[in-house]
Amino acid sequence: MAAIFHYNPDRPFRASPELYLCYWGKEACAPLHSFGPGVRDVYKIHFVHEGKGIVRVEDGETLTLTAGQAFIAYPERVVFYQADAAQPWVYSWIAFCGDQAGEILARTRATPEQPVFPMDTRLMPKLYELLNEAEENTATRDLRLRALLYEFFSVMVEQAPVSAPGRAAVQVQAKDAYVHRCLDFLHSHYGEEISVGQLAAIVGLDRKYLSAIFKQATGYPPQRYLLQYRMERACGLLKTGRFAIGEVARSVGYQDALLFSKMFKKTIGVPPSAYRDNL
DNA sequence: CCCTTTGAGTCAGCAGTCAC
DNA sequence: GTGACTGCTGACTCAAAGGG
Repeated sequence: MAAIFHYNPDRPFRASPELYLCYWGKEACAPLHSFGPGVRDVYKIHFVHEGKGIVRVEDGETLTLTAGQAFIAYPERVVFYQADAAQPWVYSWIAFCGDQAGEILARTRATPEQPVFPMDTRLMPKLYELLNEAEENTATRDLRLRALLYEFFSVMVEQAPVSAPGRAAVQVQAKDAYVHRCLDFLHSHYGEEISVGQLAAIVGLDRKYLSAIFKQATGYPPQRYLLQYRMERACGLLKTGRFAIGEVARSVGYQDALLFSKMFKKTIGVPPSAYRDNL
């Protein structure tokens, strides 16, 4: 089966505040068929119907998926996935966007670092059929597609909810509080010079201990996370096509555009100018 | 010719790991 | 949480290419 794509023609030009289905599809992949490492500009959930394959988010662990499992590619996160050589997967996908998407996903077990979650084997095939049916009636298409998407998420939250905190989770929560404070700080000060030492001083922890719990929670050491975050922001600025490389560099915390160029290429794989021009 | 960008080399000091 | 060690990051410099 070749890949079957369905695009939602009602997709808004500007970012939608509401949840919005962008496209969906299905494919029986060829052996070793792969995507990436690359980034998407929308959320994309893949559900494995049969066969198997692997998925890796940024420099994280490589995870194997089989039938009945799903994974989500988050926007602006580098993801790589590949069908198995012997038993290539058959999967279907839905891609969506909207400000609500993040809030809804936060109610599920899926996170950018742990993008794999179980899913009822009947849910996705059924959704795929219903989406195709809904597509045919142009008078109700936009409402029906949206309704189906909300319904899908209600089941997903039900089947893969955020784990309820147990006794052991209390200590984890205390650690998480430190990590969340760090993340808040990094997300609001990434345009400034930040050292791990400063970060540790802000939350009142030893630098090395902070590095350890930060990596435990996010999968990355603080320095690496900050670098990744800066480059994601830089990608966003470059996409607008309105800024010089030097302006983008200074905007994300690099006073030296030369150094920024180097780090950008190292992280994203292409120089900033090439990234901008490709868009 | 000027500006922007990239590449390569060097090195001080910072960050991560390990053992405790 | 912390001390010691080590690897690596990032600042700095110079050279060069490409486009206007």
